[in-house]
Amino acid sequence: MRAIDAKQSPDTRERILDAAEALFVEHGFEATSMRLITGRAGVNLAAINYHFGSKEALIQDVFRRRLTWLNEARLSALERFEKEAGGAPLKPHQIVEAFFGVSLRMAADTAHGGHTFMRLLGRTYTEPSAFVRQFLADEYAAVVPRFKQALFRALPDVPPEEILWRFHFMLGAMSYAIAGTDALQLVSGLELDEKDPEALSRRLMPFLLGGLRAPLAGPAAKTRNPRKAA
Amino acid sequence: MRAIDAKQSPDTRERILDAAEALFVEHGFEATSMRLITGRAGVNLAAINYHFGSKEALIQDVFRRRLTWLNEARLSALERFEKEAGGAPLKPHQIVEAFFGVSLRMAADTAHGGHTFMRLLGRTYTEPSAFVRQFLADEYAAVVPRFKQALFRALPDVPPEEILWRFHFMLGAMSYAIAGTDALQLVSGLELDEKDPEALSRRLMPFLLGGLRAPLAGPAAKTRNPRKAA
DNA sequence: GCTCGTTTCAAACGGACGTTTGAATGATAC
DNA sequence: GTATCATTCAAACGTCCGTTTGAAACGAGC
Repeated sequence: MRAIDAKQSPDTRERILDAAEALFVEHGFEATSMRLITGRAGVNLAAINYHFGSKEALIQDVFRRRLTWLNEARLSALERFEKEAGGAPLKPHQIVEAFFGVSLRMAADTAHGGHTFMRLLGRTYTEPSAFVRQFLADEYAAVVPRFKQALFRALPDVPPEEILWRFHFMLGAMSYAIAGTDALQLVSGLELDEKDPEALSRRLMPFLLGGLRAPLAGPAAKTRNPRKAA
Repeated sequence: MRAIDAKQSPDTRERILDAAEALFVEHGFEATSMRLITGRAGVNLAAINYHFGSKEALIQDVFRRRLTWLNEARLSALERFEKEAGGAPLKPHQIVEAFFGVSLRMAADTAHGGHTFMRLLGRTYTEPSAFVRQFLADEYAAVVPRFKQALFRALPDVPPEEILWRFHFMLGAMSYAIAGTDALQLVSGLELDEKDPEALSRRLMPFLLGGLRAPLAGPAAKTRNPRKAA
């Protein structure tokens, strides 16, 4: 009856994945109904449960389809730099390039859906749904420690905890820059130039490096007068 | 029958707003049912429609309750610096302090719900729902142009477009740092120290300033080999 | 041409959703 | 005590949700 683990019927499966990916970006997971997905994909409502098993499983497959490739690309970029360095610590800009540069290049690919997926991924970092969070944690388990270690070696004078915070901030700036394009208009009236998908990368990479290498704050916090919220 | 515009019944209204705020952060707008909200608030299901009119109106009131105050605090902080400067351009760190410092101080207020609200606000920047986006745009219309202009004056050597991008990146780093605490654990195993709510501010502000003042990229993009996504 | 496993399809399932209703309750003014 | 208002309450409304079902259509192997 069912063929949940099978690889058959490439057409229907791919059509569903494409439609779901686009609709998840547009409306979020909860607000995207299976009837909306199957309607856009031009397939029968029951096709999702037949091919994927459930809506949750579909969501996971939407991520798996591209995230595995993305993380492998990040790792191989890092390893290429490490081979070039021959045992010496990498430069910070190389590590940032390997992780964020690869991501931004995928986000610049509007032809094959990479752009849509990266918007979805950025949105999802703030998604509270438990099973999505767990899934992302598993997918990142292999790649994050490698980048952490590379950063520790590249910035021996910066406390490791500070590096982790800054990695977190960089991830946020990128995710938001990709996922929150509406907010960009809100703030500035700017719009992403579709003709030049590399523009974001050219703007963002210097910002990330500037933040990563910012001087450390002194031991005394420089906040002024803590104030209560209303 | 209805008293949608009235200010009566402070207790029920506030209980609903508090419960909704917390649950929206935890589950998102769509996944938070009115039965869940009223159950947590200890009020009758019909109370939301009676006091607010609809679920959408409740969502807007959850934001309005704190966002108006936040934006006024941002503006007054900016104006205080401008008065001190007496017509001279502000320092970048003052502008960043006025906008992001005020926000982070609200996010550090765990006692009066400011922390919960700032997490919700951060989440919402990537929320695609149309009416929420429009609402946020209206609320920010008065404050954003003021900060834009202050930044243009503070950084006369940086192209205005570049400044807008970097403001966008800073907003992303902060939103994500506040809203995506789960992702922080994912990346690093770090956890926010509840005992020291100022920690985030002390870490984030130098990062934001480092990114804002980062050297401009040369006219020639330094990307290497554009690659297609699978 | 028949068989068998895979895929598609229309229809229905129980349940949860946001909203509405009309009566009960409570408090205030006369 | 009675009238008047705002508020609370249990119950029900119609709709949409994710999922399941059983039959129809399809396609490859013999």
